[in-house]
Amino acid sequence: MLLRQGYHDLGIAAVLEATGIPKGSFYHHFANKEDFGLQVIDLYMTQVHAGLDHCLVDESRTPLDRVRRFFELTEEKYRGEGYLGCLLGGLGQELSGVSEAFRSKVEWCFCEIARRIANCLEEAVGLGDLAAGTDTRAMADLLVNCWEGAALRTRLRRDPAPLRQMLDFYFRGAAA
Amino acid sequence: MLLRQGYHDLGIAAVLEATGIPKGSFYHHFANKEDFGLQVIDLYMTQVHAGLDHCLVDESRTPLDRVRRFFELTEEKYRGEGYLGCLLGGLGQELSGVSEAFRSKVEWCFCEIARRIANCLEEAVGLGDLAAGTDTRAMADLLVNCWEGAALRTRLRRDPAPLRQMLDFYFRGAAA
DNA sequence: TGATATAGACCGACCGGTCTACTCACTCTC
DNA sequence: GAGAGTGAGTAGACCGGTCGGTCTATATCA
Repeated sequence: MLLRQGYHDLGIAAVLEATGIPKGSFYHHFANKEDFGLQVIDLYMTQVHAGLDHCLVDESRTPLDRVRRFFELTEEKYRGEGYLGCLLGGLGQELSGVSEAFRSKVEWCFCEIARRIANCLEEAVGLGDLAAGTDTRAMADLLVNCWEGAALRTRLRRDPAPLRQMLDFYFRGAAA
Repeated sequence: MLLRQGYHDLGIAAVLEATGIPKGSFYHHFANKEDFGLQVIDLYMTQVHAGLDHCLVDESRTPLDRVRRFFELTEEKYRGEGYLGCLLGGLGQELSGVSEAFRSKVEWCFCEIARRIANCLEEAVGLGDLAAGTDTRAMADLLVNCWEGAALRTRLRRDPAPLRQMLDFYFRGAAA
């Protein structure tokens, strides 16, 4: 619901009705709406980290293929949600101008994802799949950022093509 | 105000107070809040098209340099706003899941921008700066999408570096 | 029995939007 | 050319509905 409607358009009452949970229970477990939103991000990030754990240590693929595989699996996840893009991108875009708590949290999430991808890219440098001296951290940030842009366009079109085109371009350019 | 706060967090009353306009005047000129938001996008797009007009026909630069120049000028505009990213990206992300009017409008805006950039890339193909047979429309969409992703990160960090890194990577990859 | 959690009625604030009264430049008419 | 009439635009009080959040009463455990 947060992904589809965004933060401000989603009322607590709608969440309660959809889940059948009474208001008292909600406010027993969450301090307020902001706390709820931040915990949803935490939950989302455990899924992301599980995906990274699954992909980035897969010795049967090259490091670059592992990274690409992660985003291809993410695209499949988007498909199951009707191509509504990325929750981090959505909440980050909507709230980063108005809530320091969300701004710093989402930025931290992107940093964490990029950090783990950069580690994998470092392996690729070690194997010679990436040029020696490559700034792997910058390359990882670039990938995450461009992915988020493609995810926004995917949300606008309800179509995964922007995601695939972005990955094709990135990995062609990275190899060169 | 729409760029900073987003659509749902921005109340009509705040706009009226900031501009000193009474409510009666507002609702005389705008049918409702949605109409207001859509007209703000129209105004934003006239600025974007003015920027494209200015850059993309500059015969003193190569076609690729013209495209790059447009985005560099856009970055400067972002700086003047405190690096809050792109209004189209912001409203598109927040509203495309909940309002078909905004979804289709923002998607149409991106298509228009990409169409004009693709025309310029076509010139680059003619000059041999881009490989013959390049899908210029796909390349233009890719550029717009990745730019939006970089703009989101810029908004999160209040820092233009993601924009520049994205442009560097794109034009290095496009030339290859 | 005390801590934890459930349950939902209730609250004040604020939201987008409507309504009526009014101003004022301009036009039509006798 | 004076005066009534007209319609665009101004002004803000007001409205029903919804929002996030609180409160008290109750159920369910260890």
